[in-house]
Amino acid sequence: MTLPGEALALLGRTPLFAGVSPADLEPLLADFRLRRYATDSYIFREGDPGDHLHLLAAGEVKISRTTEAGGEAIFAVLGAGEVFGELAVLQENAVRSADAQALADTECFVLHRQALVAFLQAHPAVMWRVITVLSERIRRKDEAFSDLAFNDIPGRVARKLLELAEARGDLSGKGIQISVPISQRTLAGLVGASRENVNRALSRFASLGLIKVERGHITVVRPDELRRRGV
Amino acid sequence: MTLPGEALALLGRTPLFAGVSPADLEPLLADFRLRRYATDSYIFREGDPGDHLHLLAAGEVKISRTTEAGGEAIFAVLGAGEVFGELAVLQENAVRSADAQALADTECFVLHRQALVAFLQAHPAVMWRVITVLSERIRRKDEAFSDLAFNDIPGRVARKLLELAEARGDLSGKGIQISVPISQRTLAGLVGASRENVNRALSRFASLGLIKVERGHITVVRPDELRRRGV
DNA sequence: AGCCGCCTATGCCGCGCGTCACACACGACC
DNA sequence: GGTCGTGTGTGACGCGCGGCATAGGCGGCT
Repeated sequence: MTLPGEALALLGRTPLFAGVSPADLEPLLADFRLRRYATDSYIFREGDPGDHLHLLAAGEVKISRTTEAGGEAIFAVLGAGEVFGELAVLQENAVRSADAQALADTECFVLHRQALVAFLQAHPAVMWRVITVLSERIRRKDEAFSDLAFNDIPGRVARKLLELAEARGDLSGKGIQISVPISQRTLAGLVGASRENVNRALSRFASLGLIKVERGHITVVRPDELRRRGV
Repeated sequence: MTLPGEALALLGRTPLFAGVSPADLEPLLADFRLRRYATDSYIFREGDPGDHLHLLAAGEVKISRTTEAGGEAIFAVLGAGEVFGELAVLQENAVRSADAQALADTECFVLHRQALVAFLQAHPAVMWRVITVLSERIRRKDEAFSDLAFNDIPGRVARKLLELAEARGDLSGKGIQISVPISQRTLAGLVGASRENVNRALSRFASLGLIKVERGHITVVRPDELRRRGV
């Protein structure tokens, strides 16, 4: 499925490399290696040495961190076109600071540190893109932080649902269906709450008709009502 | 206090511009403007239009966000040499996403978007620095997020104290004194907790002899004990 | 089919934390 | 010195959330 031509097109559609001419992009392609990961397999784990950048071609990847006690904080759930593992790339001999796990059958391009550095030095415009992407990510994390500090669980769940709907929404008949199958456990990790209480929040929203919950799928029926924090 | 020569030296000591030769740095100096802010005054507020980068020359700046309800989440307390307001710089016509307030008499260099962009394009090495700084910031925010999600207030306070001691520590006789005067209210905003409970945590730590609390000043006496989460 | 594992759903209990309420210490300003 | 504002200490109360326990549903595997 990922012939060279397709890979090139995919790269071009990435926020990171958008705008780079295919001619410029092509040499980079040789340095990428395509890797496949089965559902639930780990792409890397916290503590692993790592100096590769990962570009998600297809599938879903969860970036998370687990505590001794068994709790899991999920920093992000990424879809096609997004980049991860970039932190370890920036310094030599770095160590991964979180786990990356495939939530679905996933393939991603893997680029070694050196190749990336060389490419970026040759293409300052892309470097600028990197800065933009990172900045946006910081903004979102600040958002998540204050969200976690101030809002109760229903509020956080509501926000996260809207966020997911925006990022991964399929307009399906009545409402926006979140296309990724996300378990309530995962959702709990994303909003920093227990699975049970996330469930309760979802149940309440559902009974109010704001959302519709099916097994592994959630449909946001009334986004604007949900935005007003379902009680 | 900030003659051109000193300003140049200060720039050179910044994580961002370290390693750039003074000769290369000098043209940039002309584009900076020095601004002073009195204690408690706002450098900018959420919603302000803003396309200037701020480089902190002296003083302390608090980056925070306030809710309608009066709560305040503090994203960072920055000291000399650190940079803020970079998010708004990256896109044209951007709007500030948080407040920046001087915690002490503060002066900072202010650089307009265009000048920065021009400089960065001329100096890819500095661009790389920017990426590094941003990445490190992301890592810290992930850290803060999982901290907030998992640890109770004493634990969070302990970590934050250690962090502050490391970043702003003065070795004073017995223990590391945090050189910035930080009110318990501020500390509360940083760890996402109420002032009262932060106080209780501090009191407990103090009674255990792990820290010493004076008006506006905290001294970490036994860092390693504190790291083990004071009960 | 039958078993098993994961996800979902809901009740109950205990506790941490937010909130209110009040008292004290200290510096600023008149 | 008196007053006020702000930072600090501490107690009481109520609630939201985490944890456990329980039960049903659905799919996968043999």
